[in-house]
Amino acid sequence: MPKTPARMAAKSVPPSTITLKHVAERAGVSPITVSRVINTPDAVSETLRDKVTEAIDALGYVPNRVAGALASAKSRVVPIIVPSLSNIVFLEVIQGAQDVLNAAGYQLLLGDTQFDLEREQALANTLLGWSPAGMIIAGLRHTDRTRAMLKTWHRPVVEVMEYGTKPIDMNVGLSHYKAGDSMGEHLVARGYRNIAFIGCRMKVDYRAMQRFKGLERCLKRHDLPCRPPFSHDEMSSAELGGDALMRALDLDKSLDAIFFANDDLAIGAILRAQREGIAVPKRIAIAGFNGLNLGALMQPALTTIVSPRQRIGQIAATKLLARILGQQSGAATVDVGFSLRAGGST
Amino acid sequence: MPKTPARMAAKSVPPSTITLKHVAERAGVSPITVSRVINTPDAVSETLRDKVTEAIDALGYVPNRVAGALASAKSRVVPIIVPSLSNIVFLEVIQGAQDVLNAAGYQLLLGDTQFDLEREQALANTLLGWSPAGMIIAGLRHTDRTRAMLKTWHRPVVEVMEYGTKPIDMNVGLSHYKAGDSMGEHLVARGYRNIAFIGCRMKVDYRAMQRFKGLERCLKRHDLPCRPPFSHDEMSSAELGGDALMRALDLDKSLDAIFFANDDLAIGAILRAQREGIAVPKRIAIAGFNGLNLGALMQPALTTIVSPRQRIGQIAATKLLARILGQQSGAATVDVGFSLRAGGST
DNA sequence: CTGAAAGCGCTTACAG
DNA sequence: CTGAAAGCGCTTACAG
Repeated sequence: MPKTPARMAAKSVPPSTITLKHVAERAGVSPITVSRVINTPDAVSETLRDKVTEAIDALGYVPNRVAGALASAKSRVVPIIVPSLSNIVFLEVIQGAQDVLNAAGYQLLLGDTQFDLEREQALANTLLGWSPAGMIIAGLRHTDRTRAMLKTWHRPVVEVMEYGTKPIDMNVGLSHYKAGDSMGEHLVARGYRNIAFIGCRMKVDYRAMQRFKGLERCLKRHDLPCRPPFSHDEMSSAELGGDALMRALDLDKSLDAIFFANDDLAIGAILRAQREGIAVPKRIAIAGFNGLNLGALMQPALTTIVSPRQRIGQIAATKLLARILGQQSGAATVDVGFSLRAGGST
Repeated sequence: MPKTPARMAAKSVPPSTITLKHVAERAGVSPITVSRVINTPDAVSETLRDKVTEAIDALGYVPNRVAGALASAKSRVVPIIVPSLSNIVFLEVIQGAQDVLNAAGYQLLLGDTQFDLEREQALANTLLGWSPAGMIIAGLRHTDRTRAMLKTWHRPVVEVMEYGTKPIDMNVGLSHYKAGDSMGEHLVARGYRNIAFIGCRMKVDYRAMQRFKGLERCLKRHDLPCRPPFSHDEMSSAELGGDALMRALDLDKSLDAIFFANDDLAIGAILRAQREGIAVPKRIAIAGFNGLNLGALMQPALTTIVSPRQRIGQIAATKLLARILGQQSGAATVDVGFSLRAGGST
């Protein structure tokens, strides 16, 4: 023991940080009992529990989560890794998860990969250093190392957004392929024959590509022409949607419908059509994906596919919690489905 | 020492978790040296550094952040506390902060208060248990205990969103009062005389109330009538904006302009006016606040006040980092200002 | 530039 | 139901 450890607080002044020990001393019990009152109150007699509670309040004790996490090798933290924070879609999932996890005393640790799987791997690796209780991660596509790392981790992991078989552990999402197919069916049923798909950054936004593939299957089934998707390099935005509409109409006069990869683009297209005096859906039908409320207020109302994003976050968090607490968590995979909301735009 | 500690790994099998010690053994150095290579590489000779780096890579060592945080009493985590995650405004601040902090190896810990200051206090208290390196918190209004707690904490704190004097520590934001006044001046200059303010949950969303107060001051200065604000209990949404517009026109036929507390409401109002055939701005002028890009695509384009939300997050994070690293962080308070974007809607 | 010792504030796994 | 001992995996503050 060093002669005068700098860390040793002078006995006469009140300690700068209140620890379990201080609470224990004041309550006249052992530190362990205090720990139990905090973590498993039912395991302590009412008498002691009251004494300890009094001491905690009197001293304003705040448990050191870091020490607890180190000793128990787990923390009440759950990382959520998403491709991007600028996309409303991921935010709603985060929101849903936050509601459930916060209520249960868990904190979300935020990570975004910028749609880069290598970055995702590095991030997951770092975040594991926090001994999280579980993890929520967007998508079913990861590097092999990320998959291996999370598989051998032996803590609950939920992959969210798209639905698929063989997740790392659990999965909550919907089939973007089927969603694309459904929208195709809708457009064909309404009589459109020359249908294009317009998206953004589809090399990395592979879920948008899946929606296109679904559309493609549908068009082939109906022996209709299938054009390759237009994929812009910029990020999705309403403004880009308007520009893309104009360019598409210019390049291919025969188009009678456009399925945009998301509502932002589609809403921008409708607004632009309004300004340019292009009749929707008479000259060109416009459809989106996501089911933003705003779409329903457009003139004409946007036809879109509604996905329950907040529910995805809630279900994911609920299943994660159940597993963390050792309870029944239900099926490993959940297809939350989607619904097509038909409006006047198609 | 217990006879057979359950935690002791059998010597023959590879350890389930790689620690500093394993790396040190493999590299033939002491654990401290490994720690130095990770945290202060310049303090280690190149020879040892290479050996250690090799060992880290070979073993796939991931530093246990929790242990590091406990030993050093600080972690590379920064909580960001906002009123709500459903509001785009806070998300953009989070995004800005995330970009800067992630790049520097810090993780954001997410907290939302649901606009409840008691909840904010409890949350801040809990999050302090993570020994964060600093904290970002929305708003300048907190409970006295929250303020006291953060003041005595002696780590950097940045309050964001609104600008004001006497922050807890640092502050980055804009004057919502001035913004309201500016919009008032704009409306008056364009000839409007009967101006109303419509917001949502203004008891808790006090920044919206500040914008109203700014408008009020302006109207008084011009000897114009000032109506009390309409404040709806529901959350802001485009749909509500449309409904609010109709109700306001119905209740007060003399209105010639409405300043909505945010663009969501204002955009909804413009879309509703379109559907109802109400001429904007001829019958009623409409203005918003936030500067969403979408507003510029409306017909007519929405007059609004642009606030640099992402920049607020970036500046806040940058100043926080500077202080964490013991560098110059510049002025304690930063007024990021705002600009009025006049469109055809007024 | 490098290392041996002690400790951060909790919880685990016993034992009673 | 309660507690004494040990340890979680790092870093701090010395000393050399």
